[in-house]
Amino acid sequence: MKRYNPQEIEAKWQEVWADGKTYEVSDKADRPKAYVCEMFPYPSGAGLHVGHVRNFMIVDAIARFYRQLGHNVMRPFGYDTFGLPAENYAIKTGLPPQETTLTNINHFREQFKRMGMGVDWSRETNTSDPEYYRWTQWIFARLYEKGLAYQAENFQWWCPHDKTVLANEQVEGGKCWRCGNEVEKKRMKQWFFKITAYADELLDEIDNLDWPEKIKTMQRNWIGRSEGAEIEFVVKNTTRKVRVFTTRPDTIFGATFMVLAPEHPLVSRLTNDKTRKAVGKYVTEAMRKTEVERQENKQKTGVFTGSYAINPATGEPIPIWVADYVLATYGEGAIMAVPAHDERDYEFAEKFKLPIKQVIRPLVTGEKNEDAIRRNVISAVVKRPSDGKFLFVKWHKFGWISPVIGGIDPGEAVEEAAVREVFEETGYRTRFIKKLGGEVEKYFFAENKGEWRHAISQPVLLELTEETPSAVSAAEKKIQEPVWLTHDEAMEQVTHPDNKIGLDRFTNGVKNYGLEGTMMNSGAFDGRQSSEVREDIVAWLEEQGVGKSKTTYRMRDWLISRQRYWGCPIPIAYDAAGKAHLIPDDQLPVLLPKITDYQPDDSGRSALAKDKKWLKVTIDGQEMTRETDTMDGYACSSWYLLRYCDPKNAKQAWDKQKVDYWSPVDFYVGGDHAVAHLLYVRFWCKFFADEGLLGFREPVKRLLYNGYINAPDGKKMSKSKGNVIDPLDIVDQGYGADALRVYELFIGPYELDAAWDPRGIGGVYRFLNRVWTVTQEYLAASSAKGGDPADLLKAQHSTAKRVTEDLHRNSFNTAIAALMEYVNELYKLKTSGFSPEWQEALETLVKLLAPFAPHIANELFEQLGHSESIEEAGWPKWDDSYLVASEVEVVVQVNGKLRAKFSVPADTAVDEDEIKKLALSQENVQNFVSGKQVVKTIYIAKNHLINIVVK
RNA sequence: GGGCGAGUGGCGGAACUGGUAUACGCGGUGGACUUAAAAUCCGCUGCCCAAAAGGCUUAUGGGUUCGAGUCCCAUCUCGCCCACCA
Repeated sequence: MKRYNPQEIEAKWQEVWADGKTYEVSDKADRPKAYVCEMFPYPSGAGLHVGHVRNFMIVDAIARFYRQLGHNVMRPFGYDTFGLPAENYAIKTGLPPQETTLTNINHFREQFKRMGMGVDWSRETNTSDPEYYRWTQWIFARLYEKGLAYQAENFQWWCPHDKTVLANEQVEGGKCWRCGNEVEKKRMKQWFFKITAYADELLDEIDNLDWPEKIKTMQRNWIGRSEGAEIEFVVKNTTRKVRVFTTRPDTIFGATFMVLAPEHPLVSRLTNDKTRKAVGKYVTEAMRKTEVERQENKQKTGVFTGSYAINPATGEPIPIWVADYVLATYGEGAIMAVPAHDERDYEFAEKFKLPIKQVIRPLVTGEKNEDAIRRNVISAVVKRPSDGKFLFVKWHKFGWISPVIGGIDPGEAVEEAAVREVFEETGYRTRFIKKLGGEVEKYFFAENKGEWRHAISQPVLLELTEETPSAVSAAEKKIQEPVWLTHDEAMEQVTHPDNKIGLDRFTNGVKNYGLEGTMMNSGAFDGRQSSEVREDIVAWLEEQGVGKSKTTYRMRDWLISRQRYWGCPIPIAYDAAGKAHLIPDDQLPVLLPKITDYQPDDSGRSALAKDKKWLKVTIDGQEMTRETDTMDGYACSSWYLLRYCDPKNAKQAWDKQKVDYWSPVDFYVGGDHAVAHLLYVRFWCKFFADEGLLGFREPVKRLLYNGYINAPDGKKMSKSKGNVIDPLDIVDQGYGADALRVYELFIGPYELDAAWDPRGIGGVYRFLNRVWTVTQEYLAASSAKGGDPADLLKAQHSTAKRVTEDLHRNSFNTAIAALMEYVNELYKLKTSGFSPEWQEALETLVKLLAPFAPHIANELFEQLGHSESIEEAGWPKWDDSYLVASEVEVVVQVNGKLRAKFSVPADTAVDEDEIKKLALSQENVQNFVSGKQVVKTIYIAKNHLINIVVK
């Protein structure tokens, strides 16, 4: 008998697929299409490790599954080749990125082929190929014509190490995403793509995407739409105006000062002789600070400009300050500060002794209204650990606890029984008493002693039922009366030096519970609810011409300029006057010249600036100088999904018909780029649709976001940690690509991270070996006997069903488990020769296995006597009639606990009375039922489960 | 601080709409084959009890239900993302 030899059969089938161009597809097919691909990789010099390849295996399994289902499946591959790592490598070695990139691609392609990936290689795409980036430039031109590519001078993130500006998305925790060095702010003229023009659609359409919630939430947060108002404050004794954005126009009467960001253009004009020096110093220092330094020091700093603005609501002058807690890049770069109702403003006001004016009375303070009491107050019983006794308290969410009585004096320790008694007496119906974990520090006012107390307790929370008898609530109100504090009184208590509660707790209270409430100190608006008055205040300001509704986004425009060599050149040139001109379409591509000195410098221009010859260009007979910035690599990757549909087109970026046939992508698989790339592809797609270049507005129908495979120690695999596992090592150890593929999908759900277990692959290899062996035994025997065909058919059909359903919900690990069970079953049934049932059982096995382990599946399918491919043979169907068992096992529970099982013929299982009789006659059931009264029985025919309830 | 997600054996994990918890694999263990080992094959393997019977068990506490890993409330722990966004 021939042994399972992965090396041999894998080489054979990889050759068959390559020679036969098996996976090349065209858009001319009368089958339903399926477009499946992964986020294309950056081909690094290090090659792939077993962590990277999982998403390729997911894609390949899906692609093969849909091919077998009869779909016209496009499964392309490509390389994201522009970018910093290749250029840094060129600087280090002097080797041109054009060459190293091709070397790396060749390495990747080889690795990829040896995994047995079913790829349409005719669609291979490389973003640094002039035939590709020519169209990236063409897209830039279209964006430029529509005003969606523009230049602006601005403060930008600058990486001093890589000497380039970075997009917001590329700054991670104040550090460069590539080199990890701290970034700085630098004022530069840069190119932007106006993604904010599509902010609303990008946000609203998220709801309709079949994407993981996690990614959708991240995109929503990233776009960060805030509805509010834009309000103008006139600077006192001038005609100058400071514009602010606020989401809380209702608090305008409480705006007691203003704050500008250090970068705000008006700062220098608002200073006077006295303040100029201090403000200048503060601004310089703030600008010099790196983002990390600004984040580390959350202590409020700031300086007074010397100017005042007029609060348009009150007419009062309020001081204008400069502080770096206000961000230049959000809203108007200036705020109206309302210290009474904003934590950050409160902190600032406290530090610089600025006035605090309360304009909203939070519901919880002073409101003697039952609703408010119920919503904002939790009744609690504090249990003292030392003696297990209880203390009744009522907890204000302002961070301290005051006692509520109800028959027991505050501070009095009582037995648990007494606690229950009181609750019964007062009519509170307790739903539960529960222990909370850990100790809690509480401050409470001991009424009988007339002083504030501090306690460490283990609280036991007690929730009240909804209906509290009116007699009780009246009594409760009476008791509570002295405890309720107004906002001012509360603040007094809290800030009193003898009180240990501290400001933190109080401001937390304000933040969480003081934001909405009843208006006060707000003129005509007093007495109304803050949430209801917002629009009216905006309307009132608008009448005076000083405000209007406005929506602001957290997302900024996409900065695409890179002062680097190895990127797609921006197709722009400047005339003698410095005016920008598009390079005409017929002069595209703007080829990236081959140079020798790649080193960037502090000039703010890329190494391209050193190529004097390249710099010169003639447009319409006019001599001009080329733009030396290149585009962010994300620009190149924002449209490759479209190019895959028409990769060889030399006349246009793509043919609309072809793209409309294949797109949108049915399955897009990756484990990275949750916001950046996945937002940019959506943005460009919408733009192309508006230009009439596409017939759809969302490029990715379904997104599968896969988890990482980590090293056995649970850490990320990386070259520097030396814990990288090369997939080809696993293959060459003798396990083969099939075992590797099956293992990576079997290790756990695809969306979760998993740790590589070197022993796990052995189990999977054993499984494939058993698949091989059971088939060989069948083929080798000559006479026709074997297991009971009924058992065989049942196993075959139920496995087909399970695997199909699991694949439809991308549950690869359970699909493989089902196949393992099937093989174990085949082993038990023991074939020893040909029979039509066994032939079909094994063909089904091999077909179901093909998406995961295509080499062994194709080999065995051939050995089973087929010359056509597995794809042509199609996906196994199942017949539910084989799944119906002749006998079923009835499960008997008594009071929900399993007590007995017995078998009955399937047609008996529908007879409830009969089942009940049989259940009660079971010996072990009688042990639990006899002497007790059967209250009722519940029979669930679907699960053939009966539950007997006794008392 | 905010948002999202997750806690099930020694380990990775299974249980689709509430209905026999621990499928499948790893590891462990006993046996067969072998002079021996590897490979392979066949058992056993959540915990407590000598075994049977029984009891306990899906982070913790509670609720709803005939019945809860699954639904609800609270608490704890871990992970990821965002983070002075007005």
